This record gives sequence, structure tokens and C-alpha cells, in this order.
Amino acid sequence: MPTVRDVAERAGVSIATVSFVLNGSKPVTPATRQRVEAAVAELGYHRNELARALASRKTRILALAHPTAEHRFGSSTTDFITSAARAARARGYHLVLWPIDTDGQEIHDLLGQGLVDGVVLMEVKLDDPRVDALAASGTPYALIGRTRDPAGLVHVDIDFDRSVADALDHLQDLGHREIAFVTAERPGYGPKVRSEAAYRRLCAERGLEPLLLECAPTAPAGQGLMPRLVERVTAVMLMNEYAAFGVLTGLARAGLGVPDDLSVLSFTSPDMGALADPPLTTSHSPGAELGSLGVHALIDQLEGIEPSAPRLVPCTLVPGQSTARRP
Amino acid sequence: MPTVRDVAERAGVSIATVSFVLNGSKPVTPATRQRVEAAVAELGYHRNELARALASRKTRILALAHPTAEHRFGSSTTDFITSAARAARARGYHLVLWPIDTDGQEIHDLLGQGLVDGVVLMEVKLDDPRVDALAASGTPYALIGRTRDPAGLVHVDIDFDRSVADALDHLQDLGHREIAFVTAERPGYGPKVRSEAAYRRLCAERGLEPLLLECAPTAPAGQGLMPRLVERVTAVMLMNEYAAFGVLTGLARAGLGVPDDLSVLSFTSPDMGALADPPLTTSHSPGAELGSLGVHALIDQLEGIEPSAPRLVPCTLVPGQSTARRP
DNA sequence: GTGAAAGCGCTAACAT
DNA sequence: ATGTTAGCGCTTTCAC
Repeated sequence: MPTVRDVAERAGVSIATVSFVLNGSKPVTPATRQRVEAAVAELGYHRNELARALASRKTRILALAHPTAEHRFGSSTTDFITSAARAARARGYHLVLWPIDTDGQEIHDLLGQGLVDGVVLMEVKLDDPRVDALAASGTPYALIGRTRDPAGLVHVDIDFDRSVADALDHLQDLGHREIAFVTAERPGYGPKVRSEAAYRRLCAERGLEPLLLECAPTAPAGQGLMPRLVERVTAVMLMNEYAAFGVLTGLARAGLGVPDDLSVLSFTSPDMGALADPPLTTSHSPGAELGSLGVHALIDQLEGIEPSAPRLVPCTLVPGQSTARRP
Repeated sequence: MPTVRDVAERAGVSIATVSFVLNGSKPVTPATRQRVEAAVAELGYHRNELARALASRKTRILALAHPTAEHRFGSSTTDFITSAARAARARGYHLVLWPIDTDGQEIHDLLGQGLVDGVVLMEVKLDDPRVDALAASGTPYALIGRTRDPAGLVHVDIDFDRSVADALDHLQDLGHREIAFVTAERPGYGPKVRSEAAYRRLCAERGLEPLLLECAPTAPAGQGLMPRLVERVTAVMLMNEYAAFGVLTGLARAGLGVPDDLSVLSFTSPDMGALADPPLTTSHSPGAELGSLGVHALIDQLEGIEPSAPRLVPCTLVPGQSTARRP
């Protein structure tokens, strides 16, 4: 592996000049720049990121801290992670994975290693001790999700208000007025709390009678909703990836069908929705976009670019065949 | 952040001795060891992994190279990744994510940065240029999956022979003799090729008539199989995550049911299988185990531990209600 | 068993 | 505009 020294020698300049050219950190004559670039190309030189990190006190490595148990983005977790890693690389950073299970100590030890410049924290809870640990460490960080009071914290999240409003719009446009909302049983879970709040507020604003239900956060779920649900509403929005199949099954067993007897809108990936019969109308979380935005927000902060206002991104509605005009 | 110097000073020893204690790289008197350890604890010292990496010429960072498009492990990709990261950390390594789309150059540039000691390559194809790029680079690597001729390459993969045999056993035990096998349309895709070969061989050995079918590698899929499938077999194994729902739907539309008219065994996660009605008998890929094994195989290689023979891990059969005794 | 000193390959003052 | 030089925080000979 060639080093700056080899490049400098070959180009007939000092190692400082090589560094200036590589980093654009100081003005350099076009002529010498070219000689350096030629030497770099001829030698197939790549700078050693480790040495650079040590000398510059910037590792250009970010950590993606995520609990191993929960899967907030469900089917879009992979998209999120991949997109975060791509965004990092696009700006010259690397992303390391930190599966974090415990709260304070683990993250503290990891940070102590001095390997990363900042942390992207996934699956942020309303009251999250990891956020406190990060804040105490002084390491820059960006949150995916929000704590109870996220004011002043760098974060990106789903825009639950918009997402629920869009879903309601879709159903109301089809003539529905009795629209239930089903979440997963997860007390204190941010997305549940925020989407329920949005639903309640929107119902009030629009003069709709709210019907909030819950079911299990894992499959199978939703089948038990059935007697109650179809008696009281003509449409349902499911903020629970697993519930849709249960609802369809429960309905079928009662001799009823979608969308004739009930319109179903599920917050899940279109891929998942396509598995159902009929293919579901879905609203999918912006996993990839959040991954990218979160990383950019963190890097902006690291590089002293603008304060980077929190971004809230709505889910995207993809019409399927499980929603139809009210009978 | 305290450094070795601070520790050395406080313990009244040289920085070399501190290093010896921290790494166990040289014998040290119990007494001085204790003094050093005390100083470490008092100062809350963590060694700087970056500096250690530069000086020792071992970064203790591994890359997980994965294509962004394909999703071999489907629903278990997240498990795989998480488990790989955990295994790495358990042995004192970090795992960086490298979403790789192009073939040679990208991986070459990344390796040139000198950030990683080795690479775990996911989604290995039968003929994979990335493997050649890695081999040419001289960087140690481990493959998840196998090339056409994996002899001599460090790799871990699903044991398709065992997995298909176990599935056949399950169905044959239930009295089935006509058992179809459905894969996803993906020419040259390792898992498809190897599982099909296993199916053919096993059918021959057991005197069964093979029926191989394909359908789309994305949802919706499988509905089109229906007239043909149920006329010719009493059971089907689906090596296609998306097909199961289509098969169920197709069957229902024909007024038929599972498992009465057809037994269905799907190679997917039990979570996914639980969504179906009836809950599917599934065989799930050992995503987490492969992630961990792959990382260990790579680290063993890096640390000069035994040659680490290739490990093939079978899928795990989880009986559901979609398979039953042949009518 | 312990210490002194020479780097690892780079960046970033500070000179010139 | 370019060069000299002093580190970044650690590991690792080589002496003692």
C-alpha cells in the first residue's frame, strides 16, 4: 500500500502538499495539483482513513444504535438501514452497527472507544434513557423517532398527523363516516401514542365518532376484533402490520368480505399488502427516507452546517382493492 | 478523555506496561497489574480503538457487504445483520455496513481505505465477480452463500439438502407421495438452484415423481399455479416467501381449502406464516445463525485460528395447520 | 518484568 | 503556494 510519502516523492512535492490536494484544505497551483493527482493515479493510492481519523480527530464513522428486540419499521427496517448506510457513504462516512440492548453502560463503553463521531439512535421511546446517556456523553446524535418532548433535539420521524389525515381523507372521499383505528398493544410506544392522538384530534375536527381498538403486536392478531368492528364502522385503519390478515380472516369467517362489508387501510409495506386477498390499500412508512434524513441531520450537525430543523415525513398512501365507496 | 499516559502516570509505570496489561501481551507482576487496573478504573479510561488500530495494523473492523436490491433472507435479513453485529462485538470487533451495487470498483475503493480487516459478503451468487474482487485484493473474507464451486472458500450457507429432506420427511410422514416444489423465478440464483437440485435428487432416491414449478419473486405470486397444482399433487413446498398467500387465495377461489385439498409447507419465517389462514407450516432460514457463523468464520481466519470448515445450516421446520395427513 | 523510543500514516499549525 | 515539523494515542521492538 502506497502512503502519502510515496505520492509526495513521485510528484516531487512535500507530504503536506499532497494532503492539501487530497483534502482541498489549502489552495494549490493547478500544475502541482495535477502532478499530485497523476502520482495518486499511477500509484493507485488510497488514503488510509484510519490515520486520517487519528490525525484529524474525526473518524468519519457513525454508529447506528438499534435495539435488537423491537422492529419499529417492521418490514422497512432493512430499507432504513441500507439507506442510512448509503447516505453516510455519499458524504464520506461509514456506518457501524451497534445492537444495543441494555441502557446506559453499553452505549457509554462503546462511545468511550472513540471510534465514532456521532450516533443515529433508532426506535426512540417517549422516555428514553439512551437519549440521556447520549446527551451526557457529549457525542452528537440524531434521533429516529421522538421523545415525549423533542424540542431542541435533532430528530426525524414519521409525520403521524399527516399520515393519519391522508388515510382519513382517502376513506372520507369514499363516503365513509364511521372509521375505526386499530393499533398494536404497546403502552407508551411513540408511534402508537402519536398516531392515536392524531386520530382523536382529526375525528374531533371533522365531526367523526372515534373508535379506537388494539390488538396484539405480533401475528396472529386482529381476528378477535371482528364482531365489534363491523357492527360499528364501515372502514378501519390499521396501525399494526399484523392485524390486516386477521381482520380479513375474521371477516371471511363471518361470511363477510372486503371491501364490500368493510374497507381496510393498513399501515404496512405495499409488498406486504400485495400478499392479501384482495390486495390492500396501504400506507407505508418512509423507512428509506428517514434513514437518509437521519444520517444527513447528524452529519450536518457534525460539520457545523445549519441547525437542521427536525423533519417529519408522512407515510405514502398506495391505493389497493381493500377500500371502496361506502355501500 | 484520559490516555495511556494518564493511566501510566497515575499507576506509576510506563505506557508500555499499561499496554501490556491492557492487552495481556506480556507478563506483568500481579502487583503492577493491579495498580494499572486501579488507575484505569479511577480514570474511567477506555483505550482509543483508532490509535490502537493504527499502531497494531489491525482495525478490528469488519465490513458487511450486501447488495441493496436483493433480499435473499427476506424477512430474516434484519436478524442476520443484527446477529452478525452482535457476534462481531462479542469478539471485540465492529461491523460496518457496505451496501454494494456495482461490482469490482466500489469494493476495491472501499478496501483501499484500509478501514477493515475483512469482509463478510452476503447474497453470494453462483458466479460472483465480487468474490473475484475480494480474492484479488488479498483481504480475508467469508461468504454467506456459495459460488458454484466453493471448495477452498470460507463460507457458510443454508443446508438445502437437509432442509428439503426435512420438509419432504414431514410431508411423507403425513402420507403424501405427490409433492410439488415451487421456487421463485430467478435464474442462476444459488438457493433456487441448490434447493431444486436437492428436490430432484431426493425425489429420485425416494421414488417420488418430481413436479417443479416457478412463480414471480414478488407479491402477488402463486395464484396462477392453481389449476395445475391441485390436479397433480396433494402437497406443495414453497421456496418462495410470497407464493403461499397466492396459493391460498387461488385455492379458496376454486372452492378448495388448506390443508384438506392441499398441504402447504412454506420456506419463510414463522411470523409470516402466522399471518395466513390457516397458520402455515413453515421452515425458516437460519438467518441469525448464519450471521453469527459467518462473522466467526471470518474472525477465526483473521486470528489464525483453525481453517474453520464451511458450515451448512438447515432450516427449521415449524409445524402449523397447513399440512395434514393425506386424505 | 519494565521502560525508552521509534513509529503507524496522516493532518495541521507554523514557517518560509 | 509549498515545506517542515510536531503530534494524534497507541503498539511494539529492543534494552536493561
